[in-house]
Amino acid sequence: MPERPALSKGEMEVARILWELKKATVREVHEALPAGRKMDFATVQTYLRRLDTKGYVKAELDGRTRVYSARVRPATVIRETVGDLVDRLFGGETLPLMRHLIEDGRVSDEELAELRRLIDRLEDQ
Amino acid sequence: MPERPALSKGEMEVARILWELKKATVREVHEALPAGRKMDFATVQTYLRRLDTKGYVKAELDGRTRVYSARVRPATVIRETVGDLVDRLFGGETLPLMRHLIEDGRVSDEELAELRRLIDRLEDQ
DNA sequence: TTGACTTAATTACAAATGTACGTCATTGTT
DNA sequence: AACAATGACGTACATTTGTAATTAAGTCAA
Repeated sequence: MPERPALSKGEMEVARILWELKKATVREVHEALPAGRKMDFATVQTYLRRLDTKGYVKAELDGRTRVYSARVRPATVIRETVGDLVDRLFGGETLPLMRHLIEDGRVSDEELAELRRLIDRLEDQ
Repeated sequence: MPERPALSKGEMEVARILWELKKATVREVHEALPAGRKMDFATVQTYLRRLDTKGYVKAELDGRTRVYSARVRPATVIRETVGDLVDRLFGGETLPLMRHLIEDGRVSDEELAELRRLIDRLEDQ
Protein backbone atom coordinates (compact mmCIF):
# COMPACT_ATOMS: atom_id res chain seq x y z
CA MET A 1 0.00 0.00 0.00
CA PRO A 2 1.24 3.44 -0.85
CA GLU A 3 1.34 4.67 2.68
CA ARG A 4 0.30 8.27 2.74
CA PRO A 5 0.88 10.45 5.77
CA ALA A 6 -2.30 10.47 7.80
CA LEU A 7 -4.81 13.27 7.48
CA SER A 8 -4.77 15.97 10.08
CA LYS A 9 -8.05 17.19 11.51
CA GLY A 10 -8.21 20.30 9.46
CA GLU A 11 -7.33 18.41 6.33
CA MET A 12 -10.16 16.01 7.05
CA GLU A 13 -12.74 18.74 7.17
CA VAL A 14 -11.61 20.18 3.90
CA ALA A 15 -11.26 16.80 2.22
CA ARG A 16 -14.79 15.87 3.16
CA ILE A 17 -16.19 19.00 1.60
CA LEU A 18 -14.20 18.41 -1.53
CA TRP A 19 -15.60 14.90 -1.80
CA GLU A 20 -19.06 16.32 -1.58
CA LEU A 21 -18.41 18.84 -4.31
CA LYS A 22 -16.48 16.32 -6.39
CA LYS A 23 -14.46 19.08 -7.98
CA ALA A 24 -13.91 22.48 -6.55
CA THR A 25 -11.74 25.53 -6.30
CA VAL A 26 -10.42 26.85 -3.04
CA ARG A 27 -13.15 29.40 -3.01
CA GLU A 28 -15.87 26.87 -3.55
CA VAL A 29 -14.62 24.73 -0.73
CA HIS A 30 -14.34 27.77 1.45
CA GLU A 31 -17.91 28.74 0.74
CA ALA A 32 -19.14 25.23 1.39
CA LEU A 33 -17.82 25.21 4.94
CA PRO A 34 -20.58 24.42 7.41
CA ALA A 35 -22.29 27.51 8.70
CA GLY A 36 -20.52 28.63 11.81
CA ARG A 37 -17.25 26.99 10.89
CA LYS A 38 -15.01 29.97 10.50
CA MET A 39 -11.85 29.27 8.59
CA ASP A 40 -9.80 31.74 6.63
CA PHE A 41 -9.72 31.42 2.88
CA ALA A 42 -5.94 31.06 2.98
CA THR A 43 -6.25 28.33 5.54
CA VAL A 44 -8.43 26.31 3.22
CA GLN A 45 -5.84 26.95 0.56
CA THR A 46 -3.12 25.59 2.77
CA TYR A 47 -5.07 22.47 3.63
CA LEU A 48 -5.75 21.75 -0.01
CA ARG A 49 -2.11 22.22 -0.90
CA ARG A 50 -1.10 19.86 1.89
CA LEU A 51 -3.67 17.32 0.79
CA ASP A 52 -2.11 17.53 -2.63
CA THR A 53 1.39 17.08 -1.29
CA LYS A 54 0.29 14.12 0.76
CA GLY A 55 -1.26 12.56 -2.30
CA TYR A 56 -4.90 12.68 -1.26
CA VAL A 57 -6.08 15.08 -3.93
CA LYS A 58 -4.97 16.33 -7.29
CA ALA A 59 -5.30 19.74 -8.87
CA GLU A 60 -5.69 20.71 -12.46
CA LEU A 61 -5.37 24.23 -13.72
CA ASP A 62 -8.33 25.96 -15.27
CA GLY A 63 -6.87 29.21 -16.43
CA ARG A 64 -5.06 30.45 -13.42
CA THR A 65 -7.30 28.64 -11.02
CA ARG A 66 -6.65 25.30 -9.45
CA VAL A 67 -9.51 22.88 -9.49
CA TYR A 68 -9.11 20.19 -6.89
CA SER A 69 -10.56 16.72 -6.84
CA ALA A 70 -9.95 13.51 -4.95
CA ARG A 71 -7.07 11.28 -5.88
CA VAL A 72 -7.74 8.67 -3.23
CA ARG A 73 -11.29 7.42 -2.90
CA PRO A 74 -13.15 8.63 0.19
CA ALA A 75 -13.94 5.08 1.18
CA THR A 76 -10.24 4.35 1.34
CA VAL A 77 -9.44 7.40 3.39
CA ILE A 78 -12.28 6.60 5.74
CA ARG A 79 -11.16 3.02 6.12
CA GLU A 80 -7.63 4.08 6.98
CA THR A 81 -8.67 6.87 9.30
CA VAL A 82 -11.32 4.97 11.18
CA GLY A 83 -9.08 1.91 11.32
CA ASP A 84 -6.40 3.95 12.94
CA LEU A 85 -8.80 5.33 15.50
CA VAL A 86 -10.15 1.91 16.29
CA ASP A 87 -6.65 0.61 16.81
CA ARG A 88 -5.56 3.38 19.06
CA LEU A 89 -8.66 4.05 21.08
CA PHE A 90 -10.31 0.63 21.07
CA GLY A 91 -7.38 -1.71 20.82
CA GLY A 92 -8.51 -2.81 17.38
CA GLU A 93 -12.01 -3.85 18.35
CA THR A 94 -14.83 -2.47 16.31
CA LEU A 95 -17.75 -3.50 18.43
CA PRO A 96 -17.07 -1.15 21.33
CA LEU A 97 -17.10 1.73 18.92
CA MET A 98 -20.42 0.67 17.47
CA ARG A 99 -21.82 0.16 20.90
CA HIS A 100 -20.79 3.65 21.78
CA LEU A 101 -22.35 5.09 18.65
CA ILE A 102 -25.63 3.33 19.20
CA GLU A 103 -25.89 4.00 22.88
CA ASP A 104 -24.84 7.58 22.67
CA GLY A 105 -28.32 8.46 21.53
CA ARG A 106 -27.42 10.45 18.48
CA VAL A 107 -29.00 7.89 16.19
CA SER A 108 -32.61 8.41 15.28
CA ASP A 109 -35.20 5.64 15.16
CA GLU A 110 -35.18 5.71 11.42
CA GLU A 111 -31.47 5.30 11.38
CA LEU A 112 -31.74 2.40 13.75
CA ALA A 113 -34.15 0.75 11.35
CA GLU A 114 -31.79 1.40 8.49
CA LEU A 115 -29.00 -0.13 10.52
CA ARG A 116 -31.01 -3.22 11.19
CA ARG A 117 -31.64 -3.59 7.50
CA LEU A 118 -27.92 -3.40 6.87
CA ILE A 119 -27.29 -6.09 9.40
CA ASP A 120 -29.98 -8.30 7.97
CA ARG A 121 -28.54 -7.99 4.55
CA LEU A 122 -25.10 -9.01 5.72
CA GLU A 123 -26.32 -11.86 7.82
CA ASP A 124 -28.24 -13.81 5.23
CA GLN A 125 -25.46 -14.33 2.75
CA MET B 1 -17.73 21.81 29.87
CA PRO B 2 -14.17 21.91 31.02
CA GLU B 3 -12.68 21.84 27.58
CA ARG B 4 -9.51 19.83 27.61
CA PRO B 5 -7.10 19.95 24.72
CA ALA B 6 -7.86 16.99 22.49
CA LEU B 7 -5.90 13.78 22.77
CA SER B 8 -3.15 13.21 20.27
CA LYS B 9 -2.82 9.79 18.67
CA GLY B 10 0.03 8.66 20.82
CA GLU B 11 -1.73 9.87 23.91
CA MET B 12 -4.77 7.87 22.91
CA GLU B 13 -2.87 4.64 22.73
CA VAL B 14 -1.36 5.16 26.12
CA ALA B 15 -4.58 6.33 27.69
CA ARG B 16 -6.42 3.27 26.46
CA ILE B 17 -3.89 0.97 28.03
CA LEU B 18 -4.06 2.85 31.27
CA TRP B 19 -7.85 2.50 31.30
CA GLU B 20 -7.45 -1.20 30.89
CA LEU B 21 -4.99 -1.46 33.73
CA LYS B 22 -6.99 0.99 35.87
CA LYS B 23 -3.86 2.02 37.69
CA ALA B 24 -0.35 1.66 36.42
CA THR B 25 3.19 2.90 36.45
CA VAL B 26 5.01 3.99 33.34
CA ARG B 27 6.68 0.64 33.18
CA GLU B 28 3.45 -1.27 33.43
CA VAL B 29 1.90 0.71 30.64
CA HIS B 30 5.03 0.25 28.60
CA GLU B 31 4.92 -3.48 29.07
CA ALA B 32 1.25 -3.63 28.22
CA LEU B 33 1.78 -2.14 24.77
CA PRO B 34 0.41 -4.43 22.10
CA ALA B 35 2.99 -6.85 20.77
CA GLY B 36 4.71 -5.28 17.86
CA ARG B 37 4.01 -1.74 18.96
CA LYS B 38 7.48 -0.45 19.63
CA MET B 39 7.57 2.65 21.72
CA ASP B 40 10.38 3.82 23.88
CA PHE B 41 9.91 3.74 27.62
CA ALA B 42 10.64 7.45 27.81
CA THR B 43 8.05 8.10 25.16
CA VAL B 44 5.38 6.44 27.23
CA GLN B 45 6.56 8.56 30.10
CA THR B 46 6.15 11.69 28.03
CA TYR B 47 2.66 10.75 26.93
CA LEU B 48 1.59 10.09 30.49
CA ARG B 49 3.04 13.38 31.62
CA ARG B 50 1.19 15.18 28.86
CA LEU B 51 -2.03 13.36 29.68
CA ASP B 52 -1.57 14.59 33.21
CA THR B 53 -0.97 18.16 32.09
CA LYS B 54 -4.01 18.07 29.85
CA GLY B 55 -6.11 16.83 32.73
CA TYR B 56 -6.95 13.37 31.44
CA VAL B 57 -5.11 11.41 34.11
CA LYS B 58 -3.78 11.92 37.58
CA ALA B 59 -0.71 10.53 39.28
CA GLU B 60 -0.08 9.64 42.85
CA LEU B 61 3.31 8.85 44.29
CA ASP B 62 4.05 5.43 45.66
CA GLY B 63 7.51 5.85 47.07
CA ARG B 64 9.42 7.36 44.24
CA THR B 65 7.17 5.89 41.62
CA ARG B 66 4.25 7.60 39.99
CA VAL B 67 1.10 5.57 39.71
CA TYR B 68 -1.22 6.88 37.05
CA SER B 69 -4.96 6.50 36.75
CA ALA B 70 -7.76 8.10 34.79
CA ARG B 71 -9.15 11.44 35.83
CA VAL B 72 -11.70 11.70 33.05
CA ARG B 73 -13.89 8.70 32.40
CA PRO B 74 -13.08 6.74 29.27
CA ALA B 75 -16.65 7.06 28.07
CA THR B 76 -16.29 10.81 28.12
CA VAL B 77 -13.05 10.80 26.24
CA ILE B 78 -14.48 8.44 23.70
CA ARG B 79 -17.57 10.55 23.23
CA GLU B 80 -15.50 13.65 22.64
CA THR B 81 -13.01 11.98 20.36
CA VAL B 82 -15.47 10.08 18.25
CA GLY B 83 -17.77 13.07 18.12
CA ASP B 84 -14.96 15.15 16.76
CA LEU B 85 -14.17 12.57 14.10
CA VAL B 86 -17.79 12.29 13.07
CA ASP B 87 -18.01 16.04 12.71
CA ARG B 88 -14.92 16.39 10.64
CA LEU B 89 -15.02 13.32 8.48
CA PHE B 90 -18.75 12.71 8.23
CA GLY B 91 -20.17 16.17 8.56
CA GLY B 92 -21.74 15.26 11.86
CA GLU B 93 -23.69 12.26 10.62
CA THR B 94 -23.30 9.08 12.58
CA LEU B 95 -24.98 6.67 10.22
CA PRO B 96 -22.36 6.77 7.49
CA LEU B 97 -19.74 5.82 10.02
CA MET B 98 -21.79 2.88 11.23
CA ARG B 99 -22.48 1.84 7.70
CA HIS B 100 -18.77 1.86 7.05
CA LEU B 101 -18.03 -0.16 10.14
CA ILE B 102 -20.61 -2.77 9.33
CA GLU B 103 -19.84 -3.06 5.67
CA ASP B 104 -16.13 -3.09 6.10
CA GLY B 105 -16.35 -6.73 7.06
CA ARG B 106 -14.39 -6.58 10.25
CA VAL B 107 -17.42 -7.45 12.31
CA SER B 108 -18.02 -11.09 13.04
CA ASP B 109 -21.42 -12.75 12.87
CA GLU B 110 -21.56 -12.92 16.61
CA GLU B 111 -20.89 -9.26 16.84
CA LEU B 112 -23.61 -8.58 14.34
CA ALA B 113 -26.03 -10.52 16.51
CA GLU B 114 -24.89 -8.56 19.52
CA LEU B 115 -25.43 -5.38 17.60
CA ARG B 116 -28.92 -6.38 16.69
CA ARG B 117 -29.67 -7.01 20.31
CA LEU B 118 -28.45 -3.54 21.16
CA ILE B 119 -30.70 -2.04 18.56
CA ASP B 120 -33.68 -4.05 19.73
CA ARG B 121 -33.17 -2.90 23.24
CA LEU B 122 -33.10 0.73 22.23
CA GLU B 123 -36.06 0.45 19.94
CA ASP B 124 -38.61 -0.94 22.33
CA GLN B 125 -38.48 1.76 24.90
C1' DT C 1 -4.00 53.30 -18.22
C1' DT C 2 -4.39 53.66 -13.40
C1' DG C 3 -6.13 52.74 -9.21
C1' DA C 4 -9.13 49.79 -6.63
C1' DC C 5 -10.55 45.24 -6.06
C1' DT C 6 -10.44 40.20 -6.27
C1' DT C 7 -8.37 36.28 -5.86
C1' DA C 8 -4.41 33.10 -6.03
C1' DA C 9 0.22 31.76 -4.50
C1' DT C 10 3.94 32.06 -1.23
C1' DT C 11 5.78 32.51 3.05
C1' DA C 12 5.53 32.55 8.05
C1' DC C 13 5.36 31.11 12.63
C1' DA C 14 3.96 29.65 17.17
C1' DA C 15 2.05 25.49 19.22
C1' DA C 16 1.47 20.64 19.28
C1' DT C 17 3.30 16.09 18.42
C1' DG C 18 6.24 12.08 18.02
C1' DT C 19 10.10 10.48 19.68
C1' DA C 20 13.91 9.91 22.57
C1' DC C 21 18.54 11.16 25.01
C1' DG C 22 21.06 12.37 29.24
C1' DT C 23 21.39 12.72 34.00
C1' DC C 24 20.80 11.50 38.43
C1' DA C 25 19.01 8.66 42.11
C1' DT C 26 18.11 3.86 43.78
C1' DT C 27 18.73 -0.85 44.29
C1' DG C 28 20.68 -5.24 43.76
C1' DT C 29 25.27 -7.83 43.14
C1' DT C 30 29.98 -9.27 44.03
C1' DA D 1 31.97 -0.48 49.42
C1' DA D 2 32.07 -0.18 44.48
C1' DC D 3 29.97 -1.29 40.31
C1' DA D 4 26.31 -2.45 37.33
C1' DA D 5 21.68 -2.31 36.38
C1' DT D 6 17.27 -0.02 36.80
C1' DG D 7 14.23 3.53 36.51
C1' DA D 8 12.41 8.51 37.07
C1' DC D 9 12.79 13.31 35.44
C1' DG D 10 13.80 16.91 32.89
C1' DT D 11 15.27 18.34 28.54
C1' DA D 12 15.61 18.33 23.55
C1' DC D 13 14.41 18.65 18.86
C1' DA D 14 12.82 17.92 14.19
C1' DT D 15 8.04 17.59 12.11
C1' DT D 16 3.53 18.50 11.66
C1' DT D 17 -0.43 21.29 12.39
C1' DG D 18 -3.45 25.26 12.78
C1' DT D 19 -3.86 29.46 11.24
C1' DA D 20 -3.05 33.43 8.66
C1' DA D 21 -0.29 37.64 6.89
C1' DT D 22 2.02 39.00 2.79
C1' DT D 23 2.87 39.29 -1.87
C1' DA D 24 1.77 38.84 -6.62
C1' DA D 25 -1.19 38.85 -10.40
C1' DG D 26 -5.33 39.46 -13.07
C1' DT D 27 -9.84 42.30 -13.73
C1' DC D 28 -12.84 46.02 -14.00
C1' DA D 29 -14.60 50.80 -13.46
C1' DA D 30 -13.49 55.46 -14.39
